[in-house]
This record gives sequence, C-alpha cells and structure tokens, in this order.
Amino acid sequence: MKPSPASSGQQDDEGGEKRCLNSELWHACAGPLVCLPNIDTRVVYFAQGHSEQVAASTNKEVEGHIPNYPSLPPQLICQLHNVTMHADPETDDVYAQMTLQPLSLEEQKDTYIPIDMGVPSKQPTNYFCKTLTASDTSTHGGFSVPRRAAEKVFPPLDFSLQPPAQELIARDLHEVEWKFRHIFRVCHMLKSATRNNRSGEAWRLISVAPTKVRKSCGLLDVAGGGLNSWPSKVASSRGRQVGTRQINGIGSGMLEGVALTGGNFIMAVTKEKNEVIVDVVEEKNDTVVCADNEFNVSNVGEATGAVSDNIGDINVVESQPKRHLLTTGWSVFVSAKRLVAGDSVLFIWNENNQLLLGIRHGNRPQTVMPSSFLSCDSMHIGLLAAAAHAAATNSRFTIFYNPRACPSEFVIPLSKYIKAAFHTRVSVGMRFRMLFETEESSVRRYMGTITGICDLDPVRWANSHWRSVKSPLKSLTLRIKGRRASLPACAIVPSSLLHAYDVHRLDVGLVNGSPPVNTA
Amino acid sequence: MKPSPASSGQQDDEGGEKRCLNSELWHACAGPLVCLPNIDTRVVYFAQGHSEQVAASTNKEVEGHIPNYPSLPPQLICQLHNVTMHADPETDDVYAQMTLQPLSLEEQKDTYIPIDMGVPSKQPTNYFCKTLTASDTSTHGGFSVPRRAAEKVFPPLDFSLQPPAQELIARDLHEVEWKFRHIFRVCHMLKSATRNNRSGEAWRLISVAPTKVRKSCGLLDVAGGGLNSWPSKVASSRGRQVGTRQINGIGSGMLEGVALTGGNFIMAVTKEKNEVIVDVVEEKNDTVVCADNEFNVSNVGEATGAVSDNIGDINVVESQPKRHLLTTGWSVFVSAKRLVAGDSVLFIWNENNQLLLGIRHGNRPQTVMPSSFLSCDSMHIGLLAAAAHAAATNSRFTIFYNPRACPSEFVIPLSKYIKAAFHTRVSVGMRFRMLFETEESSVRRYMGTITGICDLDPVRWANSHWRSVKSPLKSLTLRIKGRRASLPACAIVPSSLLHAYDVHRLDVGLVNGSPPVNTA
DNA sequence: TTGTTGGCTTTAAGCCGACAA
DNA sequence: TTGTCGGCTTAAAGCCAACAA
Repeated sequence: MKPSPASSGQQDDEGGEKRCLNSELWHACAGPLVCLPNIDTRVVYFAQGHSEQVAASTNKEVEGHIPNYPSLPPQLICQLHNVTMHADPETDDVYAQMTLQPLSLEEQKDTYIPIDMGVPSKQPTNYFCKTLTASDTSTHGGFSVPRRAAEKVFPPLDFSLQPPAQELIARDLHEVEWKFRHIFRVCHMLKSATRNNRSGEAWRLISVAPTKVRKSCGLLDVAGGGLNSWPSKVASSRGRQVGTRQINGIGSGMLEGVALTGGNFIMAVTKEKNEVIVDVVEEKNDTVVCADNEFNVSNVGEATGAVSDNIGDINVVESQPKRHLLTTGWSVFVSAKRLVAGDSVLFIWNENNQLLLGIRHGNRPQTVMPSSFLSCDSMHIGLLAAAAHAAATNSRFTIFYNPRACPSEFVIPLSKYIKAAFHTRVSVGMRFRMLFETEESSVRRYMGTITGICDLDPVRWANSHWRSVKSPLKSLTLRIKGRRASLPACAIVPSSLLHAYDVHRLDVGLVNGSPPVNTA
Repeated sequence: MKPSPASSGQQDDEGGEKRCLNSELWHACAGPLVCLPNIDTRVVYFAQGHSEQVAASTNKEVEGHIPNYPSLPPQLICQLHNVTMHADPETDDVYAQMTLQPLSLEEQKDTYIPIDMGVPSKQPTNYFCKTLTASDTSTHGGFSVPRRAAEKVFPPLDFSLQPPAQELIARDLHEVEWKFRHIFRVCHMLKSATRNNRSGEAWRLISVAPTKVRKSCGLLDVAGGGLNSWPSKVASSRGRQVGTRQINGIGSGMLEGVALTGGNFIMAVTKEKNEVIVDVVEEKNDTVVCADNEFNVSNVGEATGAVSDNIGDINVVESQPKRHLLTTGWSVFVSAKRLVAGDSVLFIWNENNQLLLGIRHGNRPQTVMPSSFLSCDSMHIGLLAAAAHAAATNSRFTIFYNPRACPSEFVIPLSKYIKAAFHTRVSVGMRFRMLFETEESSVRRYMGTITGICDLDPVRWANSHWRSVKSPLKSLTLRIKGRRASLPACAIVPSSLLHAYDVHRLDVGLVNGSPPVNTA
C-alpha cells in the first residue's frame, strides 16, 4: 500500500505548495496558541524576532559584521497583503508566508485602527492528538488508537463484522492520501463453559496453530502451548499413542472422525494428576465436544480451568478488553514521515466528512542543516536588508513564519501591539497570565511576575519593545508536565513583549479582571 | 549491517562538518573540472554568479525589489582567507565554504600577482565511477562491479576461497564506514565428465534445493528443475516408485545408502527417449556415482548432456562467466543515500590503502526546498548586501560554492581572471575550446565560436565580465552523449566569461597553440 | 484502558544461477 | 562482460493474543 501523492511537489513562487493548505489542519499542527494576522490589516513586524527565528532555524547566532540599517525601526508598522499557509515537504513542519508592506508616516496617520486580534486559532472540534509510543512507531505492530478518540473521530464501525473493520483514508497537509485498516480487535475467549461428566480434573483448551496442522506428518508439539506446568505424561482419550507433551499423528485424518484444521482446539485434561489426556475438540453451534464431554461455549478460545473449577457451570475468564487499532498502512506512514516515539499525530474529522492527518515533531534536537548555499551571516543580513529596503522604499517584502521553530511570533496585529505596549501600564511587580500548550495540545494557564523592563539589545535595537519585559520563570515547564518540556505557543497578547528565563516559547496576557499589582 | 557514523552530525560555525573533509574524495565527487582557488591568494568574486547559484538552488529567479549596491562592483577583488570543503549531510552534495576579504584600492595596487590558477583538481588515479543501473539499485540484488574496476581499485581476492570473498570497508565524505561483502561469483558447473557404461542417452544433473530435502516427507518435485522438456514418465534406477516428474520418498534415508542433503544431485537419464531414470548421485573426490555409472567431474553443478555427447569424454558446457559483486551491505547503503538508477557511485583506493566512497546524483530534478524560513528575495538581497557591506568596510564575508548545483564558478583566481579578461584578445568569431565532464567523469573537449561580446545585464551590472562572451551551442550535450545531458564543469579559464545557449555548465579555454581566428 | 511482549504468518529482502544483449 | 530475471533462502514486517500497569 503506497501513498498516492495528489499534488507531487508543485511549487509556487516562494517555494511553498501551489494550492492553499487546509487551514484547519494547518492550525491543528501549529498548535492551539498560534494565530495569524488577518489579511489586509495592519501589523507590527519585529526584525529582532525574525532574526531570532533564523538563529533558531540555523542553530547559530550572528557573529557580527552585520551592518546597521537606520531605516529599519525595531517595530515596523506594515500592511499585511497576504498570508498563506505552507508545510515543509520534507518534515511537514508548518510555516506561514506573509507579504508585508511598510506604511509611510502619512499612511500611519490614518488612526482608524479596527480592533483586530488576528485569526483566532480555530482548533477543530472533532479531532484528537496522540503522542506516539515506542509500540506505535516500532515495526512490530500498528497504532493503538485511544478508545474515546476512535469513537469520537473515526466513522463508526460495523460491529456485525468479525472483526469490525474498515478502511480509513486520511489526507495530510500535502493532500497525500494515506490508507489505514482500522479494526476493533475482539479476542475470542472461552467466556463460560459447562462440563458435565467429569470432575476432579483440571483442563485446558489449546488452540491449534494452522502451521502446525499443515505440517501434516510428524508430531504436534503442545509444549509451550500452556502445558509446561502440567504433568509430562500425555495420553489421548481415544486410545492413540501419545508421547511426552507431543501428540503423534495429529492431522491427516489420523484421529478418527475429526479433521483437524487450524483454529481447532486440543482439549487437555489431567488424569489423576500425573497424566494428561489430550483430544481434539469439535466445535458445533457454540458447543465444543471433547471425547464424550460437551461444553457449552460462547466466544470459544483458549481457556483454562483449575481443578476446583470443574464441577457444574464454569465461568473461566473474563473477555479480553477490546481496542481500536490501525494496522495495515500504518508503518508505511511512520517510515515515510520518519516518525519516532515522542512525535505526535493528529486526526481531524472535518465538516465535509473528510479525515485529515497531521504530525507534530517532538522536542528532539532538529538536525536541520538548511544552508549549504548561503552563509548564516548573509541570511541575517538578508532579512534585515530586505526589511530595511522595504521600509525605505515602502515596497513589499516577504517573510516566513515558522511557529514551531520560532521562539516568538514576530508579526502581530497592530491593535494587539498597541493595546499591550501603550494601553497597558506594564510595570515591575505586575502579575500576568500565560498560556501554555501541553503535549496533548490543550492549553494551560500559568501566572508570572514582571521583574524588569528594559531594552534587550540597547546598542542595535534601542527603544525596542521586543522582549522588553523580564520575568524569571525557572523550569516552568517542569511544573506543567513532568516528562519533557512542553512547547508553549502564542495567544492573546504577543509573547514578543516578554523575556522570560528558561522558557522557550510562551505567551502573555495581563490577568483578566484583576487590576495589576504594582509592588515597585 | 549498519553504518557506524564516526562523526555524527558535528557542525561548526557555518553548518558544515567540523573536520576537514577528505580532499581527494571531495574533488572526485565534485568532478574532474572543478578547481578551488588557493588559500591566501587573490581571487575575483562575481556576485552575479553567486546570485545565479542561489537562483539555481532555490529554483527561482529574483523578482525585483532588489536594492542597488553601488559599493559592490561586478568583479570584487578579494583576498581568500580560507577554503574548506563540505558535504550536505542529507544529500552528500559537495560544496566549499570560502572566507573572502575585499581588497582596498591601495592593496590592489600591489601589482605582484603570482601566477596561480587555483588548485588543479587532482582526480585520484586509482578509482572508478559507475552510474547505477536498475539492477544495482533494486532490492533484489547487489551491485555489479565492472571487472576492470574491481581488479584495479579493490584489494585482490584470495581465489583459493570458495567463493573468493572479502569484506570491504569504505568511508564516505562524512567519515561514515560502510561495509560490503565483495565476492567473485564462481558458478559451479560441470565442466567435463566422463561416462563409461551407457551411451545413446541424454542426461542431466539437477542440484537439490535444501528446502526440498528438509520437508522430509512427501514428494520431491523435479518439475521445473530442468526436466520440463523431458519425457514425463520418471523412474528410479533403484526400483523405487516414481510418479510424474515427482520422486516419492526422497530423503529420510528412504533411498538406501544415500543420505540426501541439500547440495546433492539428482541424476536424470533418458531411457529409450520416453522415460527418465532418476537417481541420487554421490559425490566423492571429483567423481559422481550414479547407480553403476561413474562420472569424472570438476566443478560439479547443474549440467546437461545431449544424446550425442554421451560416449567417451564429454565436455558439456563452458564455465559460466565470473563477475565481481558487492552483496551484503549494499542495499543498506543505497537506501541510506537514497540512490536511484542514474546516480553514480565512485570508489577510491588511496595511497594510505583506504577505500573511499562517494556519490554523485544524476540529473533528476532536485526537489530541494531549502528555504522555509527565509524568502528567496531576502536570500538574494542577503548575498548582495553581505558582499556590499564587506566591500564597503573591507571586512570578511563568507560564501558557499556548490559546484554541482552552480551554473559556473563565481570565485576564480585573480591571475586566471586577468589572463582571460585582459591578456587575451577575445573577439567575435574567435574559436575556443571547452572541456566537458561526461557521465563517466572523464573529460571531453569541444570547440566553439564566439558570436558576441556584451553585458549580460547592462542595467544592474554594467561593465561586467560575467558571461560577457556569447556562443550558440545548440544542444551541445546531445552530441557528446546520447542519453542525457552531461554536467560539464570548470577547468582552465573561467566559464564565467561564456554565455552559451543550451548548455548548463561548461568551461572555456582559448584553443591551445592555435592563433585565434578572427572572422569579424 | 493501553503499552509492551511473544508467537506465528506473510511479505520483502537478498543470494545464486541462468540467459541474453 | 554485465544487465535483468527466476528460484530459493533468510530476514523483516505485521497480525493476533496475552498480560500487566
């Protein structure tokens, strides 16, 4: 089963995919806190933040020799002409392309600024996200679907089928279709059995593997089939010669009247506690017949009965728990996307009854090596020079925003910026609220306190609001989630304003409804 | 067998590998025509060419909005402070990193220019390069080593072994070791046999597959083993019941005195042309015994004899041709490097008796998508602004040169540039010589005629020598090699000077020894 | 409820030889 | 000499069930 690429590598001007990506899926992959500014609105562009993204993407800080660009202010007010969503064809990492045009001073004088906080990240309602386990990503098996997730997101199964199964077709960000076999595994078990004639004997039903039957001459080895702890002398109730935990001549019609096939059962019964009687069991209408004994059976399977269980009606074992699984097709997806344990997958059932499929990479160190043709310094210069040139000429320029690689969003709605930077008296000691994204892509809140307000880089970027608010948030993520650092993302008010320690990405909103507490 | 990465992903400042790559292997991968300028010499940097490389790497031309950089001349004379060789960790594509420092006008006045044509591309003497076939890259088999290549490059095999085999350990550009089983396949054949007693009968030796023996009950099916065109009635010379092209009871000692195992042979002999006598053959000291008949055999294998061959000494078939193969380990390498048919591999046996291994990708369309974090326009601006800033401040800047992605080299020794641009009277009608790289990485010559001399981009780059010489070379590569476009590369005089149509990359040298023919 | 493990089946990978270009 | 293919062997992938957390 191979993926069928619908749009194979078609690329447009700036290297993204030709068609617009599914917005719902894009936002689900980006996370619940990522929001994009609206087209044809005014935004603030932080070149510092853009520089941070390049540094994060290349794993390298600037080394100096960066020219100054006097025409480029720390906050560049722009008209946002276009926003398109993209995904890296190699890694599926989501990113957005924005076309910005710096506003002239005259244009900025147009003080009508509609209240616009950007596109709220519409997380889909009918979806689930699961962090992959070692079992999910190993080649040994498939994908274990959390039960509630499967019932909520996947189409209902026809439970009259044995086993209940269907083919799921899910499309990823690149419109590639992936097919999965979805089954609801039912373990056939001997739920209840009634044994009439004998008593005082332990017994066991052993299912016969088809391969053992096919080797239609020789021995049928039942050692390891559940009889290891039983007496070693084995006999057949029908008088056939039986060896030590081996039954000679099983199959090929050698047991009279019984054609043994795969799926049949061997009944083993202890005889006076030092010998085991073995015989073939026939299954007829929920009844198994073993020699002269009948068992009423529903959901026949391997089962055991203790010595004391053998009189009258016996309820042997409970039915095994059922579960939802993706089997065929899953490993192809895992290897194609190079998923490892710790990465996440998310399934969306959208309003058009389509199944969408996205991935999020875990916090493993990205060994991205994107520039074998342009030096990091040149890239840093390039983004600054491009923005400066655009600012000087009021011409358009294009940037990429990679929400999951970028420490903080660096293009934010103008009204959001004005509200946070000017309409809020930010001061030392003030408490604030943060939003975090947990591993399950839900949102958690956290409270912090502002400890300082100053320029992050007073030399190059004087009077910048970029990360001008400081707060010590030591090992914050450890309190949120025990195992690994979560990836907080953007939300109501730009995290650009906060320079917090020990936290990669977070977001700040002043505490709702409570007046700022100023201890300074 | 897994690769053992010696230096796993260690990266230095600009994203390359930490240690210096093997120069010999780097040059072999780059091709015979690629040469690098020497460290601490003067070079000419063509920003136009650098821009072409970015355009080729991103598959996108600049779209305008590129600022002018008056401080950046078309030819920027620089001191070359450093050249390091690198390889893309994902694709193994080779590239070079250079640190350049523009020279001030005063420094340029130092007219002492040593004759320096750059590092001649020292192609290794003991190496071979092979373009992979479909069989080489399929999972069905290994790598067929051309015989002369194996004899020249690989260590000699011990031909006393059966089969002659050794383990080869080759290091790639990243110092990762790859292990391959190298065998010289010897097909065991019945080369000569003497049959004494019978005559007038066709016969055939059939080797017995171990699996057929292991299924130690049932039938041995010899249909398809070479007897399909023989009479269908089969009998055993020892009187055992024999069916239609099946021998009952073979194995398990059922044929007296003969323990049939894998590797034994069945002798089939026609009897009166409508029946086949089948028996087990014992092998003793180069002699096979079949019933009462003896055959003197060397290199026993499957063989056939016609009816007329049966009297006296028989030379039945010629020995099958032998060949060198890489088996175990090869497919791991192919999948790790994502090689496909059309790509090339090259093996070098260097002076330290080490085996080096490099790859070259074929001409398939590179779907590289390197920029999901910086727009192409910003990259173009970045390279220009970085060079312009360095030119204005006489400070160092860093560039990457990717010889196999780049149309022409854009950093060339100053003396080479001066010789080509000023000491040679280039004129319309002049004939010139070009060097091309063929698929087998050898060099071919081609002659051309100059048809024009003018600026390629008179607006932005006036008075530039970059591609100022024009020549119509229609479908040149088709004449060189029939199947696909070859990848010509650099040589004696910079291809930067030539703007040839229909040719991706080529190189120009004025015809040696012959005076330029000027028809203008 | 679900992560992991063992047993067995099925599929793919991989080695050898054959044959033809 | 070497590219490709069929047959057989070996190794990996993959399905089912068991069991425990």
